[in-house]
Order: sequence, then C-alpha cells, then structure tokens
Amino acid sequence: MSQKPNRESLIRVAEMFRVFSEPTRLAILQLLKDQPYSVNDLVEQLETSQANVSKQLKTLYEADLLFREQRGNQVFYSIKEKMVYDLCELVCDKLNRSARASAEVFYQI
Amino acid sequence: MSQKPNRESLIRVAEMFRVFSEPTRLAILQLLKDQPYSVNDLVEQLETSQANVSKQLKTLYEADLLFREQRGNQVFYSIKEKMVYDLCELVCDKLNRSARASAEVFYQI
DNA sequence: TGACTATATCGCCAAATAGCGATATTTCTG
DNA sequence: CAGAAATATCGCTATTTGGCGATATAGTCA
Repeated sequence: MSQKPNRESLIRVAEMFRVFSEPTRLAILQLLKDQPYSVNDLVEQLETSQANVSKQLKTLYEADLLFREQRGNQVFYSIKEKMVYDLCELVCDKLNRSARASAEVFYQI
Repeated sequence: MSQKPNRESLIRVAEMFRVFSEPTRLAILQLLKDQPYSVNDLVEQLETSQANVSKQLKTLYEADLLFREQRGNQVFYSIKEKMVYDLCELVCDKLNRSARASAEVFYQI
C-alpha cells in the first residue's frame, strides 16, 4: 500500500483484516501466543463447540497465520505470524485512547 | 490485550478489525492519506454510488477514525487515526511475505 | 420563496458467515 | 479387525452487511 493500491490488492488486504474481525478467532490467537495447543485444548478453553473451533482454525490456517502439526490422533496448532500481536496492540491502543478521550469529556463536566 | 482479554474486549477489537475488512473503506482511507476530501470528491474517485460512500464514511467516522467538517453544503472528511496506515502496512508486508514464499516453492521445481 | 447542490438515510435484496448438531474421517490401541 | 478418541466436514439457520435506487434533509443562491 505504498503506491496507489488497485482494487485487487485492497480486496486481499480486506480479506486478511476480516480474518481478525471475529472474537473467537482472536481468542484462539491470544491463546496460541503462549504455546501450541491441540484442538481439544482450545475447545476446553473456549466456550464454543469443537466444530466451531475447527472451523475457525481452518480460517486462520488458510490465512497462513498458523502452523499445523499432527501428532498421533491429535493436531497441534501454533502461531506462524507474530505480527498478529502487533496488529492487536495497535488496535487496543487506539481503543484505549478513544475510551480515555470520551472519559475526559465526562470528567470535564 | 496485554492481559488475558475477556470476551467483551475481544468483541470490541474484532469490531475494529471488521471496519478494515472492506475494500471500499480501505480505498477511502487510502485516499484520505494524502488530503481531506468532500464526499463528492470521494465518489468521483471510487467506482461506487454516493449512497455507498456516505454509508462507509459513517462506519469509519463512528469507529472514530475520521474527522468530519461541514463547509457550506459540503462535508469534508480527513484522517484522525494515522495508525490505520501502520495496520495496513503490517498486513501488506505479511501478504508480500506469503506471496514470495509461495513463489519460492514454484521456483524450486 | 423556490430551484439547485451536497449529503444522509431508507427499504430492499443478495451474499457471506458464525454457530450448531450430526456425521465422516483419521489415528491409535487392543 | 473392532472400538475409541480426536479432528474435520456437512447441512442448516439466523444474522450481518455491501450495494443499489429512491427519497429525505440541509445548505446556498437567485
């Protein structure tokens, strides 16, 4: 995006952002920040079905954000793209700034 | 997201990412990188309807990413959050890395 | 005031998708 | 091989949303 991006590039960028636009997927990424987990490990820590965890893992994997390793009859996922956490931090900082800004309005009354 | 984020925080972060997950909105942000534009200016540069531009501007504005200034019977929008471009750059870099990686596979045949 | 321009909103439709339960597939173990 | 456990996929539904044309609203100017 250093040049004027064409429509096709914008679509690809948008698709990547869409991967991050879902709380369950963000929760998975956050868990994988610490260590790899099997699908079942993740299911136990997330309040959703195994079907859904597998589905969201597939989305993350196909976005090239995760590694996938089969060990016996389990599958372990781990983080491939650390930039994920940079993205989240930028967004969190922004949300905190906005929250503080609107709080200030309140405090100034 | 420095601590274990609760569901509510994840939802807020996901909502912000969702704002970026749409090519028309990304195109608007990219145009506003250079200078402020009126709604009509943007409509002329984007291949979509005025109704849609207004709609996407509303989404961006409500996400606290844009400034809005009325001058006469025109409304000018300008960028409020420069971090937008940091986000896009991180994603673009990642996409370029992935593209290069898959190209290497091809070259190795 | 009325015509004109700029922007926002409304009602609608089509497409995408999170989530679920059920089931298929794969792997290990006996 | 049969059975169990782990994971992936399928069919489905409900919700969201990008996009459009039509219309409403607001500002300017004669």
